[in-house]
Amino acid sequence: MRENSARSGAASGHSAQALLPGTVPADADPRVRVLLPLPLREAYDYRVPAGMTLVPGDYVEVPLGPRRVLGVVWGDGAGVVAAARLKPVVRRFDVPPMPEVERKFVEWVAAYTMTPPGHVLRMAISVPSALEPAKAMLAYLRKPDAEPPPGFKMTEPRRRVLALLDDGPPRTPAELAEEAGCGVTVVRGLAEAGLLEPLLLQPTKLGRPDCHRPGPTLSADQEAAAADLRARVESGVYSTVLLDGVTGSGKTEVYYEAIAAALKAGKQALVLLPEIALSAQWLERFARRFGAPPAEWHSELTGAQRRDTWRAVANGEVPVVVGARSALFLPYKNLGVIIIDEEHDSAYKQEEGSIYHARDMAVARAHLGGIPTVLVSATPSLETKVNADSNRYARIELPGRHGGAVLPDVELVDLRKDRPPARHWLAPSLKTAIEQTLAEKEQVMLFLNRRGYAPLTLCRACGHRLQCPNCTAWLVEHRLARKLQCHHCGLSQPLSPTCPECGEEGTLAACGPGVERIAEEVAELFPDARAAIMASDTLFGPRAIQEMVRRIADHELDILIGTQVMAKGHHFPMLTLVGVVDADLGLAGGDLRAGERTYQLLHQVAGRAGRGERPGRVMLQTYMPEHPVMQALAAGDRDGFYQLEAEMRLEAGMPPFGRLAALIVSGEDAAAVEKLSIALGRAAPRSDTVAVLGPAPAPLALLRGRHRRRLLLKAPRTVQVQPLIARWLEQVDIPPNVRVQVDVDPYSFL
DNA sequence: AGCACGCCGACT
DNA sequence: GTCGGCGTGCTC
Repeated sequence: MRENSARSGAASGHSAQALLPGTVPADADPRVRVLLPLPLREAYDYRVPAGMTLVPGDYVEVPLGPRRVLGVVWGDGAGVVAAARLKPVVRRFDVPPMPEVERKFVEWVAAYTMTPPGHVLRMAISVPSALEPAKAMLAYLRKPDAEPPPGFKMTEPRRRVLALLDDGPPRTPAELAEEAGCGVTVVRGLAEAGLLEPLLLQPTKLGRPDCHRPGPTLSADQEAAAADLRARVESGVYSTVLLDGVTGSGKTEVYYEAIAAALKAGKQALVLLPEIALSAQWLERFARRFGAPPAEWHSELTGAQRRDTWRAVANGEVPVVVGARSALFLPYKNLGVIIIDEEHDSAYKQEEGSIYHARDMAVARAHLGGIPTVLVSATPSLETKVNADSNRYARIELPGRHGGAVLPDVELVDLRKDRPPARHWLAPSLKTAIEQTLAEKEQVMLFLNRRGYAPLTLCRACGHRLQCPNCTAWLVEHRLARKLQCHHCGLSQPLSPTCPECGEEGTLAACGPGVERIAEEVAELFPDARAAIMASDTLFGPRAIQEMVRRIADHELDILIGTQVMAKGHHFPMLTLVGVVDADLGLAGGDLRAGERTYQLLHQVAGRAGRGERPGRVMLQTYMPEHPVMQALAAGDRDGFYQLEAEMRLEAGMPPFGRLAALIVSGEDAAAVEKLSIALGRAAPRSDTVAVLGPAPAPLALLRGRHRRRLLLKAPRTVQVQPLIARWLEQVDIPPNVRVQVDVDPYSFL
């Protein structure tokens, strides 16, 4: 290896590695350890063919059984496999090697989350095509006002392809075919008919944010905060800072200064957002500040965008990446700061595959890279709050609302006294408030975190409840789409007027409200108001969201009815009333973080009201107005709520004062799952300080056709749970039809 | 994760 | 008799 031979030159022909037992002289048997993006226990050794030079981090292609796979050179060969069995490295890719920090990060994440390193590596080489040399590609654009030639049949697939091109960037034939769900021949046919404009697509033109553009004028508090962050970025040492301030206090402008400082130092900046696909406003704002948009990284990018972005990040050509949690695994050449906006958001928890929390991994990544990280929130997670209180993290507080806007006034609507009429969900006092707001020509937002028309449908004749066959969940009626849907596995079936159980017709009754039902009630109560629903399943893609945001901002709508997608960072100056239809919703089920999450969500929703010059008003409909979450929201007593929550967790030994880890046992064979769960329960580590609860059926005991049971390990904060769990799992025999997932620091208890 | 190898049911 | 189902186990 290049690194090695440089060292061995000084050490009389032998590298230090070669003298260790179990290894062989590098020159006699040049072998490297290659980590493959597969769930294997360890990296495999390969022979380095004559004439090839490899350094750790190099991306290579190697044979594996009958196929060829990508891998990353992880270090010197371990030498346990006989030389005769070694296969040679096929080729080395001509891209910058994976930086050492990133390799260490992959190992750290693997060890922490207890997933095989190769599995984590897969997230880091998510775009294999990025390793091949860049080439210009043929792409198509819609040729303006081109008429189909005579005899050209405008078939449905052809129409779909044209519609795609009317609404979007030029794309390659393969991308168009994929998106339109047809073959590439359809695209070629359109091109031959002269309906498409061919062009050679250069690698995606990525903007170059300019850190020397003057920023906005900051308040004294903002300037002090920005100066602190700038100093951290310039110092180039690890630190974690909580940037704490209410909605509208100007946190974003402050962390932009940290980004500017990183760029000035010639380093890259990473901003994590909980739902990047929904963040059009954020991107616009960034472009206004820096003159160009950042590079985006999320699941909705096209193949070409991913490839070009990955490559540009690796080459250090991209100064700023804004992305979802997977952006942590990009091959930054020289990362200078990580910012995690809305750090408390549960979207940062990856619940499938390698189960990890992006905020915690970001802090680890910053630590390994010796860089600062900034956690941004108006309602920090209790973890972060406690870390800041105990000075493990630094804290910067931004007081007040920037620009003088007043915090909204939060009122509780006691549904036990202020009852909505039968089959209605808006209390009389909320109805009156909506009337007043509309009379003032201002806007109303009604929040209900429940998609569809009704969460449960039952038969009045036989009492049958419509349930998903694959999950422990009710089927949700979506009246607009005329479908019954399972929100867990995606099952969707047409709405039928007859009960599937007793066959009676017209007996199915909707129970409880979803946003569609609230929209119906709004249409009945305020027939003249212009209303719209905003939910993840009514808005397809970032463009639809952008359009909806524009309609609200331009006051084309009076009443907005929406789910969580509406709670995120948009501000509308004319929106002065927020009604929360069911403030208690998140408290049901009673998991560890139910109170905290409800507080954070409702606080964020409340922040949508009155961000302009007008004061806002927030009404929370609740059956438990005495609940601490409701009391804290009504009194605006954030610190009081945190303190109470912290005391409860401390007393129970729960996070952040204790540690949790969950084992999720799942499989299609219920009996096998049950048997292994019991075996795990028997083998569980127990001591004075470590307890294991369960096995218990998971709240979603059946999910996508798999039966699930959970065990929960609870330990003091000082205990490292991973070795404990490793020894635990070694004691049982896991049959191939049952899967055991480890969730270290579980967030959701489903 | 793939992919081959292997061992039992319904078809040309 | 063979095609093919997917259980089991290995890949440097």
